Amino acid sequence: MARTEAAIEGTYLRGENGRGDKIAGQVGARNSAAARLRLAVPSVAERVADELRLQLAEGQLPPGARLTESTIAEELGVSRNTVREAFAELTSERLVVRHPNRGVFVASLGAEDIHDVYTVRRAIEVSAIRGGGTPEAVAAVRSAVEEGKRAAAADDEEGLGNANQHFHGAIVALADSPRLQAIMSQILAEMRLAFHKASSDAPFYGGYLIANEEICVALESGDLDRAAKLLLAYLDRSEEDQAAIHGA
Amino acid sequence: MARTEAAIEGTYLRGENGRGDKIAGQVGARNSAAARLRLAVPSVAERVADELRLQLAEGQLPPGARLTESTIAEELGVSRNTVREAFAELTSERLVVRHPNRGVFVASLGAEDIHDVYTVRRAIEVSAIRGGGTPEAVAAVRSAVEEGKRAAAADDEEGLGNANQHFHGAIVALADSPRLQAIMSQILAEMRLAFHKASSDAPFYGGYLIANEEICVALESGDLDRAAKLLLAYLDRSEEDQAAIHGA
DNA sequence: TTTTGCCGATTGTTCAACAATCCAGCGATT
DNA sequence: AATCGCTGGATTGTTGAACAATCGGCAAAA
Repeated sequence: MARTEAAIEGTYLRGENGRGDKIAGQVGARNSAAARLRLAVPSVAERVADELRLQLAEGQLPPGARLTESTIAEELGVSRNTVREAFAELTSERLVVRHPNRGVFVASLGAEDIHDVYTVRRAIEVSAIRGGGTPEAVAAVRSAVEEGKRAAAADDEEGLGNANQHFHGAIVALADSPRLQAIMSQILAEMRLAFHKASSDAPFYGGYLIANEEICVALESGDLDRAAKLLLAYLDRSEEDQAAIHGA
Repeated sequence: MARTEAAIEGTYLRGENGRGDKIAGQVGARNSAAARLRLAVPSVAERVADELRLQLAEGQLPPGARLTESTIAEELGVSRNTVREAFAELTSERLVVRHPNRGVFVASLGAEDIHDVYTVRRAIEVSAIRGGGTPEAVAAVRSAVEEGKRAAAADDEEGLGNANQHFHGAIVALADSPRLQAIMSQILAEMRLAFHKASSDAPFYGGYLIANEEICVALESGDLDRAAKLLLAYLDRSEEDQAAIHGA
């Protein structure tokens, strides 16, 4: 928790200098191009949520950890009410759970949750791949597969993990559905929450690479039924793997 | 908007008597049994969100309408901050959209949104029915079908609509997945938002009844593939119907 | 040992203030 | 007459401070 303040200090939020009034102007002055581009400056509450999300994804704030409003408000240099709004957002994303009158805690997924998450993934991903998608969307899937191959060749473990996420993101993107994509990214966030330690298993993603290639080929050849079946099998296997390392 | 205050006054929130401090105690004293039963009293923010959700579903607050923080805070006798928290919740449910610095507005679905909603439904419902489900869950589907038949016989239009919703809820319940169920109920809330006027079309649900029966039979007989195909066809047709009355 | 009752800490909620932002209207300019 | 720029009023975004309600733990009592 010590890193917190420094981390945002440099990017967005103020540290400890009274009221944080003019930061939008400062950022705009220092980086006017970016300021002009995204003309919608995220609200402070959103930025707090972003920061917390980041710490959650990185495994700072382990599951079960308690998040005290006043502490976080102080560390991030914002008001307690604002932290509260950020908590509301994170709660709706299931990254954090609220125990009434006791506080919010980092969500921790049990075995049923893992199964449930995969149930959602099966529903979404299989449905998306069954739809086929535009040639460009299919190309994006192929691109993610190649990215994975390169990472494997370079022995880049983290890159492999990212490529795998891109792959599944591209699968969902086949459906061209904002809502499905939103759901998927939430689900992935939940998984990161529970598995960020597991991602350090070296030969872990290795087997997936072949499966991804197979799925991609089936998709490209228009054999959607086969692609769907392969993807389903992949997800089942992945669930087993995750359940194994999680239960242990 | 005039009904607002009275509506909650009688149930949950206070009216206009200074600080709303002791209401929890009052309610508890006046109805101690209930207080002991549901030991988790929903927070004020949640109650505000509930009330707004209700008005949204009932078609009070038409799509596009603006929700001013101060106005609602006054009407419901709560603080602006609390209203704000309720807004955050509704925003995460897509029932309401936030235009930064301009306020929140009742969401209004365009043609793409309708299509998107159905894309999600196809993914979830088809996946759920493909899984089969326990005998009890199947029985629940059957029960919803029968409910629909009774409503049709009694010429109960609203009952027919409810039965239809129960039917699809039961379909999703087949998957026994809290997350899928949550997603589905949000999607249904979105649809209510856009279609509450359309539900007064009399012969509207009529055709669906037969489809539901067919799907249910296929499900009961274990022919999941056929059930899934029928359900998919149903959803496609339903989307067309909705798009028609929406576009017109 | 179990229960009771109290204490400190934290949450839930309110209120009041103020800067930032947007919108509508209005006048000035072309 | 149409456009531009300005200004004022209204609303949002955020803060800080206050206080009751509630929870968990701990010590005293049974």
